[in-house]
Amino acid sequence: MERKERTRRAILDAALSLGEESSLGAVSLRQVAKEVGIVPTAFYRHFDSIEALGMALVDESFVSLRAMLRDVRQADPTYGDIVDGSVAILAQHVHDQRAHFLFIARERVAGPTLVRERIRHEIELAERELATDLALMPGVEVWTAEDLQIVSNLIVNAMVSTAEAILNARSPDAEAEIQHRSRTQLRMLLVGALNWRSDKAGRSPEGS
Amino acid sequence: MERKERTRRAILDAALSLGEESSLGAVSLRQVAKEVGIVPTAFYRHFDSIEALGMALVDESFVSLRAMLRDVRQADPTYGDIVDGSVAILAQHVHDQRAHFLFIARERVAGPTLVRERIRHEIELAERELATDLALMPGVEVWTAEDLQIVSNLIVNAMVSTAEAILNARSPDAEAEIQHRSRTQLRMLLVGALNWRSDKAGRSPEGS
DNA sequence: TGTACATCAGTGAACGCGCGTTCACTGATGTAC
DNA sequence: TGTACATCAGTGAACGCGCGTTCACTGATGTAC
Repeated sequence: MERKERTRRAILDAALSLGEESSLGAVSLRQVAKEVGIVPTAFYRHFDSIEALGMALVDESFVSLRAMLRDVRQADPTYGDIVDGSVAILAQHVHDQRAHFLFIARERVAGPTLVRERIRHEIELAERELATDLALMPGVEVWTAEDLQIVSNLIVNAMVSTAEAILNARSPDAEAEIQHRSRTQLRMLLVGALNWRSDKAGRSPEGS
Repeated sequence: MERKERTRRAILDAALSLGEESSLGAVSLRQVAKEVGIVPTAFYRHFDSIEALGMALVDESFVSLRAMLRDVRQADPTYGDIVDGSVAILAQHVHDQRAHFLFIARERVAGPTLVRERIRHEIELAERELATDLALMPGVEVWTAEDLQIVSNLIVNAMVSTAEAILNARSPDAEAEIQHRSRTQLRMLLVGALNWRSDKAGRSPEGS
């Protein structure tokens, strides 16, 4: 009863690997079967279609993404600096689950509509969770709910860009530089956000 | 002698249109020919292969991208606010050349290696140009060359995210909100960057 | 521990289809007179 | 303006190939005794 599980795993891995060049939409059932070392028809013992395989990959890629977000959220109190800790955890997870993060980065823009929408929805959820976390920070009382949302979006976009840059890094040195850059950017961004309302009100007040 | 040019244009447009769902790698020569209304073999009167078609699309998409950057750079002095003007110009170009920007956004992560590298290279050039422009702004004398590069990268990433969000906007209202968000983010980001060195030095001096 | 049996993961032949590419062709377009 | 001609964009038959999917099958795995 475990042979089936091993083959299923091999099929998922083969699809992730074959999809790395171009997108999942360009991967054929027969390519996957060949890579796994089974006859094409054996594929149907595990999945109804390539689309079903794709949805299973979305599922397990999101498990990896959420595990990263959980780590980031849990590590905050213990780690000396939130920014350093978060970037390190992001890099670690992108490294450990490289295939999953590559899959998300790629299918986010190039996947079938359903897959794209699911990925965008998941990232939007992460944005909202970040907003509730940020609301607890000291010094953010001056922000409106809209400000919170806008800052969260800015941070999440920056982290997505960082993850993509790490995935494309050509060497450990290049990756170290990307991490350094990301840490600096997050700090700049926090400085800007924390000076935002007060700064704006000081120079050109508007609203009530 | 103009029939050829019309058909060539129709082939490029058909490829852009067919590639919108999934990526260019999933588009076949026969699909393109069918969409254009010619027999598959007539394709070869215009391009050697689908890959050659792809490179031609990269070329013309970059023409659109550079036209946008030129507009942004030229509009600065005349427009009242650099941020408002830049976001408006970005939105206008993304709207007018939607297919080209979709192509760049998609192939940037899902295209063949050569195409991906060329797009990344082009974006890197935009980053460097932005850095030289930023260097002329008042108040940035305190920045190191590295700071300049890091700020440019942050701004360009934010604009790429904005362009992608506009491409995915579901309604004019949603797009207006995205533009508003983008303007706020750029301002926050500039506030953060301009307070960066001084702020950092004030709290925990380092270096020489 | 050894044997007899049930399950079901993997096999292999076969199908019709769309693919990229070849080739000799045809007939519309645009030019020279 | 009207005709004769050259060019070459587009045609259509044909090819071998990989595709997804069907079906009846086989034999390895794991279980009951």
